[in-house]
Amino acid sequence: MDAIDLALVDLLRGNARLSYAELARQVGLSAPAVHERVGKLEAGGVIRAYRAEVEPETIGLAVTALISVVEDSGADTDDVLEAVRAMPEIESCYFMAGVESFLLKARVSTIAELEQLIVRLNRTPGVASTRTSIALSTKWENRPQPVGPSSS
Amino acid sequence: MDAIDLALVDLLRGNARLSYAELARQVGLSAPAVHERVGKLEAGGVIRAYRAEVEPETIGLAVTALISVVEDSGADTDDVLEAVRAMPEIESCYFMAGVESFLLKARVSTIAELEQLIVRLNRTPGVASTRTSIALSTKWENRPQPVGPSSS
DNA sequence: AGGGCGAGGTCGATGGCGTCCACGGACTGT
DNA sequence: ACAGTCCGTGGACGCCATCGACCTCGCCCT
Repeated sequence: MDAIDLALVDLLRGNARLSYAELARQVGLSAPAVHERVGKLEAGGVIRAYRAEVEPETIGLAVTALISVVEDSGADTDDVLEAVRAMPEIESCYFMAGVESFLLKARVSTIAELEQLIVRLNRTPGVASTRTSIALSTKWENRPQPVGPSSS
Repeated sequence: MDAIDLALVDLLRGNARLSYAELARQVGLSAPAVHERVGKLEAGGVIRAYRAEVEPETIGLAVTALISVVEDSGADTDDVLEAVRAMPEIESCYFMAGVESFLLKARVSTIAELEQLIVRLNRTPGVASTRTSIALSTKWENRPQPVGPSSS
């Protein structure tokens, strides 16, 4: 994990579809060298996936909500996690410090679907209560912060 | 935006580095046809970007925090947004319903940096108060939910 | 009803890219 | 000093991206 690896990661966080040849030009190596480095970054768990970032409204996911979950005392956290993981609407799940064990980010089509989701969550064994906040708009999301030695 | 476009979006949300040839095979069109469709999806703002998803710890971003921001009464929301946008540590920014106008997701290297970030936020004109919760772990993030007509 | 038109597809060609392989130089430990 | 290892380069070859020409279908206008 040297400076070149960091540069590659930065480039790919900015545009995951850059060709190996282009990456090679940017970091000053040959294409096969870059290919091998990126392969190792993937295998080593540094690069987890490549994803297209989509405007959610355009695919019918107009409602974004953030839901805090308080667990029952004595609930099995893993079981709750498992149940939450089975709900595809939950795009992100953070295990938090504080009374509210989880914070979930959910995306659904309509408020009615959000209501159903909340009901399902509250029915989940181990869940004591939930608190939902609706996002009126997403200003930005997953903006990659540069990580290299300033720029290069 | 028909069923094939949705399928392409789904495929690219799952793996942004699929070749046009592979996409073409999956949706049953020719490569040039897919190329044109994806180009239109990008131009039309459906596909916003392609990003490599990186394990944050491996690039030195070990601390994840969620910060709620309450605005001053009479603050200019756009100015506050502008100031927040200038802080690269803020990866996501949602404009929320409720007293806390914004919810920010921040990633920093150390707790000390988080402290500095919070101080900077509280000093920002228009910001009345902030409330920070630290994520102990990220269970998952930005999991794409399938959007097609069930599966296909 | 018939003809023109536009959107969106296939096919074929070509240049660049991905990817495999053999080779070479620097650094390490003995 | 020497051998082994790591990491790179360069060349080769097949696949892919991408352009242009053409085709087909549905729609609209007359």
